[in-house]
Amino acid sequence: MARPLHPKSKEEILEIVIPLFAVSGYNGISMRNLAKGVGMSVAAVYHHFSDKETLYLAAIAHAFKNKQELSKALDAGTSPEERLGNFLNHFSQSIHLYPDFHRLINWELLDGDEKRLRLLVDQVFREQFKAISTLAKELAPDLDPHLLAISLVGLANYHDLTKSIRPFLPGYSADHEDPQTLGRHMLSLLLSGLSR
Amino acid sequence: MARPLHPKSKEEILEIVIPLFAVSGYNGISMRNLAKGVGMSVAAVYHHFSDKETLYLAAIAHAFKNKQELSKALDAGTSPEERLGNFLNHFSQSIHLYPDFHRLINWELLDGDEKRLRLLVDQVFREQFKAISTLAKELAPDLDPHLLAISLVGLANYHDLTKSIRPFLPGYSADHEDPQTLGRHMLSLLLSGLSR
DNA sequence: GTCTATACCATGATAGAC
DNA sequence: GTCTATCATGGTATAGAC
Repeated sequence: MARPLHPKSKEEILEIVIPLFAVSGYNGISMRNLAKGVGMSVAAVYHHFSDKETLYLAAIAHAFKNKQELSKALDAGTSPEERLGNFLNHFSQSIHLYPDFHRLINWELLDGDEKRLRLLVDQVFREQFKAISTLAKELAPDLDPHLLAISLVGLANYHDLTKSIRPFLPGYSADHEDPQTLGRHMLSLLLSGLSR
Repeated sequence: MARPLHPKSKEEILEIVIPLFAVSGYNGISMRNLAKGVGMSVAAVYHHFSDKETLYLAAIAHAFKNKQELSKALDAGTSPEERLGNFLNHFSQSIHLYPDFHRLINWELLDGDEKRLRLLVDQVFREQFKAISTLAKELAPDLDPHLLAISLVGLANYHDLTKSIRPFLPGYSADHEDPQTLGRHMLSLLLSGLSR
């Protein structure tokens, strides 16, 4: 046990660096501060990664790996409605459990160049989006499945993105942060709609 | 007419600087590049604004001014359903017409400190959010109005945030960029819901 | 594989002439 | 009110010893 602290593997570096990039974004944190966070000298970090962009790309690629488990929720249930419920719950749970992962995605959506956006699509979005689109087609054959899939993902995501300002807005309550509360809200909104 | 080009008012500087900050974010552009964009020396910019943060705050405050016209859409119609349609259309129109404004908001949501987030809430969110919440209460007395209001705003916003990757996703079509198409999609989704 | 030391450049900011 | 010139700091990145 208790591996030596000093010599760190690339993977260990990445795991430390991911939350730092997630908080500050690529331009928001320097190699000096990243190295300080890792507990190594700047030169030692450069021994593992040739430059800052390479480190960043490795970090997001690592953060994006093995985050495909959402698809399970889409296969699990029986009726489309049940699968929708499962999806909404799992997705808002995922946002709650892996804030760094989802925050990195948001940085990329704002700031990513084409190369990075393609990585994002290839490694995290496309397959899940296909599954969600399929569900969308079953749920509402009359709606555009692409638009509906984006809508479903967007619903959950925007609650997360506005986390920082919602407390200042009227009607805020602490359990708006609870993934289950959010999941129930979205399901009820989507299934019944608003017309009476 | 044709005011002299060289001496620039603070307002003129802000109007040039807003799209630059909107594209790159606070950390993504330097005073040198901002000054170059404005067509002045760095020192001249510093004559008007004491430091970069002051310039940035003035820029977002200026961008956020007079963007309250959305409320009109919320008062205009008669039935709540009609007002919802007006709101969704005007909002996706606004995103389409003022991309800098909405992109600045997204940067702030990710990156803003508390001071800046309060500015955002005070100058752009709170009043509109109140109006949307009121509409939310009328539309669906059984749903949490705060959550529903966020959901409405989030629907339109996430389509914009994913602008950069949607073209790579299956089912994409060029008219997904059209605010009217988006408005119709959201209205139909929200009014009827998904259950059949 | 890690360190200290350092090169080199871009950055935010200022001084002082016009 | 704008400019050129300059400063101090912090940024990315490297050299070379251990």
